Amino acid sequence: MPRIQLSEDEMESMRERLSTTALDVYRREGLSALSFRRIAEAAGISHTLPYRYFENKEALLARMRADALATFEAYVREYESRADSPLGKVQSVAEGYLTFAREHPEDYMLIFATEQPSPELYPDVLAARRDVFDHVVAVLQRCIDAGLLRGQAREIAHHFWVALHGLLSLHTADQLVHGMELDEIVVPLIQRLLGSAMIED
Amino acid sequence: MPRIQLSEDEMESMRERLSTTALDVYRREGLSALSFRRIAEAAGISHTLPYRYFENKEALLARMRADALATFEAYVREYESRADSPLGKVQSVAEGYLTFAREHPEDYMLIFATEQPSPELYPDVLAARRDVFDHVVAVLQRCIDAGLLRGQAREIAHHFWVALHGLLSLHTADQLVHGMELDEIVVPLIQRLLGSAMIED
DNA sequence: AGTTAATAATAAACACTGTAAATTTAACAG
DNA sequence: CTGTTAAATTTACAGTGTTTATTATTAACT
Repeated sequence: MPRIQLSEDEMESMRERLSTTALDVYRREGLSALSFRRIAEAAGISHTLPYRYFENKEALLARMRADALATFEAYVREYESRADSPLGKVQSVAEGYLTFAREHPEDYMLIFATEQPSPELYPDVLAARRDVFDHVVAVLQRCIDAGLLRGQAREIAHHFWVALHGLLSLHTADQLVHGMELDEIVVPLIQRLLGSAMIED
Repeated sequence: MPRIQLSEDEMESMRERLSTTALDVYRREGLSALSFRRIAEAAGISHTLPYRYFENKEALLARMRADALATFEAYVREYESRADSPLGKVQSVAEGYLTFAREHPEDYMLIFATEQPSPELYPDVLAARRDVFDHVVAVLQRCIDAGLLRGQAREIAHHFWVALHGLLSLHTADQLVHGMELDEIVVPLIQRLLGSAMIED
């Protein structure tokens, strides 16, 4: 006789809806406006209903990060497929990373902002990041196998990773020294990193 | 007949006291505990008294950042003076940066965390950061003048800056992929960056 | 149909936060 | 001692995350 329980699909679609409206609020009104109550208001529901779909605010943020990561992964995959040569793929993946940060700064911030909410509590986010990283390692390994690069793929990947992360996080937060533009730095930076591992012929 | 007004020194010493107890609370209880009221409690004063010394919470945070930057500058200066050769100074400054982040992770986070509170509102913090940066440029320029490095000092400095920032911010936030240790990455990274600009003899 | 029970959704309430205003306390000059 | 002025505290308010009532809705059973 009971009222029927929400299906997992219905639960999921509401979570999806809350996550996207939350990203919308973030984009439109900034991080300080990203409160549970404001999100609920923007979604047209009472301010406590989100608790039926997320355990707490952190869980919603984790979901937003997961969604952002899916976009990120799509960019990396798409840009990698645009190049044919192993070395071209490396450059293209870096470009994809760059473009993602440019076109989705809020998503980028959600994924990479160095904040507090203990990352070890959200293993899926870390795992997804590791997947992308491992993918980059594989691309580099192919370059090494083809005799185009020297060194260890994983080490090179780490250096690319931290350098691009440093550049893009500073740029996205508008904290580059002397108001440098992204393009003035990123091209020679990739050149330097790649060049230092390149085998001249 | 009036009660005497607080001198600028007394104002300043109270600001100093609030800033250091705030850092203390941050260190001991984490960023989430860093509320105006908690700081006031830890300092043994009423929860609204801080408003007499700081316009608002952001102003206190700005002061904390300024204090942290002073420590940072001291590290850079100290480590630079430890080496004699131009190239040694470059390596030593990088080491100072690293050590500062290691020994004062909270200070490091205050300075470099990519957060929202509009950085353009705190020009002194940005200016201090630029000062350190310009200093690094000068050290690199001396290497170039001595025929030890090639390229543009400012470009090399930017690459060092973003790479070390990326590495240290990820490490400090415990977000390095595959749980890598700092030392496994930083030495070859500096080697790569320096090597790519080095003039072989 | 109407009743009933399970469950979705809302409303009320609590402990926090930052901040502004009223109020009290303390220190000096007359 | 007293009056004035500034320091400090108390009170108050709007906003937050979250928990606990409460209401509203839906579907099966009679």
